[in-house]
Amino acid sequence: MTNTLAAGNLTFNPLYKEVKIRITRSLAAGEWKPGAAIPSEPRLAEQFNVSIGTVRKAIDELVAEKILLRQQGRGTFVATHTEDRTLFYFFHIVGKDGSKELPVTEMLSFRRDKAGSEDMARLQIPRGAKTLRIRNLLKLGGKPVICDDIVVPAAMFPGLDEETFARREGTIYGLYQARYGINVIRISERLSAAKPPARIAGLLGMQPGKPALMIKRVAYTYNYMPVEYRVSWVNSGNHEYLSDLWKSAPA
Amino acid sequence: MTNTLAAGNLTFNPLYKEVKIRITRSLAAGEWKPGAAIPSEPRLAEQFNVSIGTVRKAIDELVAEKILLRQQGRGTFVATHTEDRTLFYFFHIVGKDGSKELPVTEMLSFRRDKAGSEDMARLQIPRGAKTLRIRNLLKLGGKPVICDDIVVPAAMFPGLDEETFARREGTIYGLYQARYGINVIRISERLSAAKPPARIAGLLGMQPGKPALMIKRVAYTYNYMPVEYRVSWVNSGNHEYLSDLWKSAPA
DNA sequence: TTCGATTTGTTCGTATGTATT
DNA sequence: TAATACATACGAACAAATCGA
Repeated sequence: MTNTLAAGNLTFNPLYKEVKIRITRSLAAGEWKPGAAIPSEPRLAEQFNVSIGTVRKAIDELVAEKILLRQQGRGTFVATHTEDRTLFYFFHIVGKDGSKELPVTEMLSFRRDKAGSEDMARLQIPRGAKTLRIRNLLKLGGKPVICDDIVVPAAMFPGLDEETFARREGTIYGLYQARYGINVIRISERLSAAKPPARIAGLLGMQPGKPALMIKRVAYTYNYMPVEYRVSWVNSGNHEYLSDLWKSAPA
Repeated sequence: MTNTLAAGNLTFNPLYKEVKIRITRSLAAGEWKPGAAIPSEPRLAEQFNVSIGTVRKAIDELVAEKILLRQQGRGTFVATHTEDRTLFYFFHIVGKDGSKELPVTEMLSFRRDKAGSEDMARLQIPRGAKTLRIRNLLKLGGKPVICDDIVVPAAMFPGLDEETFARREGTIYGLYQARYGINVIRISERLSAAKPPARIAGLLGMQPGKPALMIKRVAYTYNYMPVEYRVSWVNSGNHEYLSDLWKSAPA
């Protein structure tokens, strides 16, 4: 058969990879909104002029990456940043007793600033580009455990202000997604141990000199584009960071 | 069609799940050795009396879990603990400058002991069961960065002695695999920040009172069976723990 | 070097099962 | 109940990589 999709393409990808790219493009362009169903497999097969099996193979990979979500009998949906997804894929702090819960977030500050050298490098923006900086205190079981310093490029979130941020419903990535169509799909985290600044130790109710976990996170959307840089301090007295690759494996 | 495999089965899995289970059983039983090719897809299809597509779907999942490895034109192979696999899936310490290298291991001690309460819980063995304890010092760029305390149930590694361990070629999991047919396929790690014991701080060349990363790892083989419990101390002055979920995603 | 056999990779098509609305 | 959507399973044909004769 004539390879319609790859026809004008110099890199000869398999058909299903091309289909995957086109689906991803539609997602990145916001054609299909988070939470909504994408067209059915037979419809996509017709649109792309490929067989249904080829469409399924493309969707298979996007489902494995947690970008799409299949439901038999209902359809295939754009993954949303519900609390469940956050708990299982983006929030890694658990109690040393094994307890797993979502934190309650309290915003401590919200201000406009310019990118420093670290922000610049991590967010791939020019030095001095406008940024928003938000400090949050996260409580687990009613007690402060984590302090987050979030940096985002102001240009990606026009009109985002303290009110909007503080009054959001749901998670922070849910806000990015619902209000700006920016879908965080991957994070990369780097952990080390250090003594937190006195101010942060105070917020976390830690004795001076006690070590904390420092986590530097970059959050990405489609096509490896950085969205957010976040430095977290974690009081690891009663909590720890869980890295468990089972979550991403098939049953 | 008559569901041959599920016939005598009370839990009605899809055929390809049954095939997957049977392949996993053969792997766990050591019928197919690490590094060797498993039977070709047409042969497996014939053996299991299913279509080749069903066999492929079962293998697809095992490949996604890095248990099997496909190579077009050659066959499908049982994954081995090469240095590459270790570097990408089991070793998470990288330089803060982004450098990624395998450590050079130096064994400090090897002794026989009995399981404490922590070992008991993590390894799912009775209190007081015989264990082997190995302490290793790991160097990166020639300098000590990590100190590992490894505990394994002695019963799983009959005849393993200091000589064998120290003289091994390749990685530790490579030794488990090559000599005992025990294939580590998953790890779960829990991280916190703490001051290391003075002795370990000394080994890592750290000033007293400086915090380190403490990593508690459980390594598993097929069917969720724990194989090893390991407590690592990491001098996070120049290195950090990298948690990057991209590695496990399809391209 | 060439060729043929083998093995996995891709694509198509069809039929049927199961879940949802 | 009927229509729709995804899930499973089968089969066929050809492409691409590998390997040995």
